[in-house]
Amino acid sequence: MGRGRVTSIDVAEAAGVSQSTVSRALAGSPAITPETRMRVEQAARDLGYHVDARAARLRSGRTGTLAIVVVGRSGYDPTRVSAFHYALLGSTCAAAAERGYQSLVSFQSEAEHYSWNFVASGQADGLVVMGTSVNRAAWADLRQTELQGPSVFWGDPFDDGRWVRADNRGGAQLAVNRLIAAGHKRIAFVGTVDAIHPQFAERYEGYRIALEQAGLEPGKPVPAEGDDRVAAGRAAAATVMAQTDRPDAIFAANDAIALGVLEQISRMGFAVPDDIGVVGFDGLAAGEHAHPPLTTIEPDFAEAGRVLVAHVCAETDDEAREAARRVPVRLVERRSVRPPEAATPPRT
Amino acid sequence: MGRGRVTSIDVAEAAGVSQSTVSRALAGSPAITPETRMRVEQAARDLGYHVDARAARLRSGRTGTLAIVVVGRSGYDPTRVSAFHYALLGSTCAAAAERGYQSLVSFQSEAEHYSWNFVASGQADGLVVMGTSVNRAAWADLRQTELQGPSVFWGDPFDDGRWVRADNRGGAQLAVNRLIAAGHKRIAFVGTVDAIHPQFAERYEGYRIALEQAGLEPGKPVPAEGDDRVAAGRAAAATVMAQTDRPDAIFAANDAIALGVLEQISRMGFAVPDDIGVVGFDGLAAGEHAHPPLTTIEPDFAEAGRVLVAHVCAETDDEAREAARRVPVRLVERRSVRPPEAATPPRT
DNA sequence: ATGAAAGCGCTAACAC
DNA sequence: GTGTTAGCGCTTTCAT
Repeated sequence: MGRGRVTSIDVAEAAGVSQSTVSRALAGSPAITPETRMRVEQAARDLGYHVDARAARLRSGRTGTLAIVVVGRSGYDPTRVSAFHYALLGSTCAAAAERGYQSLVSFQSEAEHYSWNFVASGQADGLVVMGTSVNRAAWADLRQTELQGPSVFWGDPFDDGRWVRADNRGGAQLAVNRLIAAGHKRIAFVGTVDAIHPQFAERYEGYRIALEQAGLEPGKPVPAEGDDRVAAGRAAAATVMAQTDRPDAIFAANDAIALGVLEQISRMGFAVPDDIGVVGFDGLAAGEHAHPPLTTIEPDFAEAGRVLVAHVCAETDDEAREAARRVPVRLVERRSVRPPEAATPPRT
Repeated sequence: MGRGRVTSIDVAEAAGVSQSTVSRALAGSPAITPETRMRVEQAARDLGYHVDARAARLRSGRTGTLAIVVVGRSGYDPTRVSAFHYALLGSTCAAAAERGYQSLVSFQSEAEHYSWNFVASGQADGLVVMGTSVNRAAWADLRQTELQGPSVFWGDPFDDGRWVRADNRGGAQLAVNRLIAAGHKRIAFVGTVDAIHPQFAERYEGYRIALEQAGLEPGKPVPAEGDDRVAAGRAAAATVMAQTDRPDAIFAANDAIALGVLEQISRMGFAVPDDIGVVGFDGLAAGEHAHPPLTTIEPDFAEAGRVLVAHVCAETDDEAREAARRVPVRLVERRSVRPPEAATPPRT
């Protein structure tokens, strides 16, 4: 009591059993009688005993922890990541907790501070990395590191790794089909499509397919460059809306761009959704308060977390290889697209 | 190489020193010659050695980890917390990293899953709890738990604990003074003020003081009840704007409420900021995309993280008692308040 | 179903 | 400045 740490030996004494029985009882071993277990649990409670994770981990070799690293833009405060990544972080922590894992979280954006060796250094049993594809240096550094444990990546710009991604193509089709249903014919894609943004490339692909299936002409992607995605969206919208054959709808590669598009459009005196329909991608909550509220494609965040965690918890390599890599998305109807033509208007 | 774990003994052999020298060299002990250290580091690199955190922690008793728990509303998905708390979580992780600590993050909202014993169970050296004051059960449970280590709370509704909070009173004064400068005279406070929301009570207090100092009449707080703060803001605005002696400005207790207020006002056909000025509190990024962009009081998040971490890293109880508990705030000018009267208009 | 004993890999106290 | 030694508190064989 008054002394230092309470150990399992103290509990054993109090419960009148051996120390190893205490360990087994508290770890939930089926080999222990319910009666014994209760005595042990009672003694532990009385003494205020908690299994020492440090010792348990050393002995067992496991940590019961997943390392989650959020990759930010190089040159920026590592925690200035998008709301999307915070949401994904949250659901990954939740998914980890569901499986009984703790989450060791770190934000990294600078080369000097990269540290992926959580498994090798015995801090975690697996590694989840999520973040912006734009920080290529980070992803390149990551993949040349010997990780020594299961890992999975969201945002990895490289296609040959162990990535998990939203169903970008399907989501884009959903978005574009919704615009087509509203009667739009000249639909522009706003967002830079290049090797740095595989997600955007996938979304553009879905855009193209949906338009071609409808017998409409896909446009070239309108680049939206720059670190500030909202500003990039504004600039791109200014370009697009100044064209002589101006589109009647815009599918933005993500919500940040869409928010900028929305701003610029209304600044130029056009009305959304009447003059022009807009759909984004990512399901950002901020879109709810935009003017008008932004219709968007939202990935199933809870599922995204579960899929990520499933990958690092896979017992075998085969199991990991088989696991899902695509996270389903859904269309979130808000008010930046008018109701479908010749159909029951959707409820808000 | 081909064998199991590489241990410090292997490194010692390779470097031609004793195992404890390896430990000291890699831990940065000043007692080691630069030359020896280099040899050891080289050997460690060659062998792909990493100090095993499990063993290091068991032996030293320290974990180099801070537990950060985010408290959500009971009955909701624990990760559906406000953007405010995600931002605070991020800056706390960053502040921890600044001091060389890892962050063990968990989201908790339900009684069955409460777990605060990170220090007692040897998973962390200190505990930071942040979250909504509304989940009183969680805070009550927390404070009746014997923590065994340093802890600090953001969002704790109880005044006698080890809390850290924004400068709510000062921030409210900033907000109200800004409205007064714009020429507003009848300024309403929207937000429920009761024992469950000490932050709101503090903000109301600042509101009252600022008005009284200006010789204006503070109003009673207009309650904004309900779990959905935005909806509550809408409802409250509907009430307020229907009054015969309707206010010409609204200071909302937080940004979520302010967002609802903004929506409802424009829905009712009033113009912000011309008919009515609005200021929120929290510095939510979503406010940037509101219509019009929401002027708000933003706490210094980076500082908030640092203050929280400083509390749990305090060496002595005295040091902790002396540490700052109030985090400074600033006025973020956006466009929901018109420029000050008879003064140079602020730049956006 | 339980007990005895070994030992995980490191840090720190002590010696020189 | 470096080596020697003990042992952190548990989990896990192995034995009964």
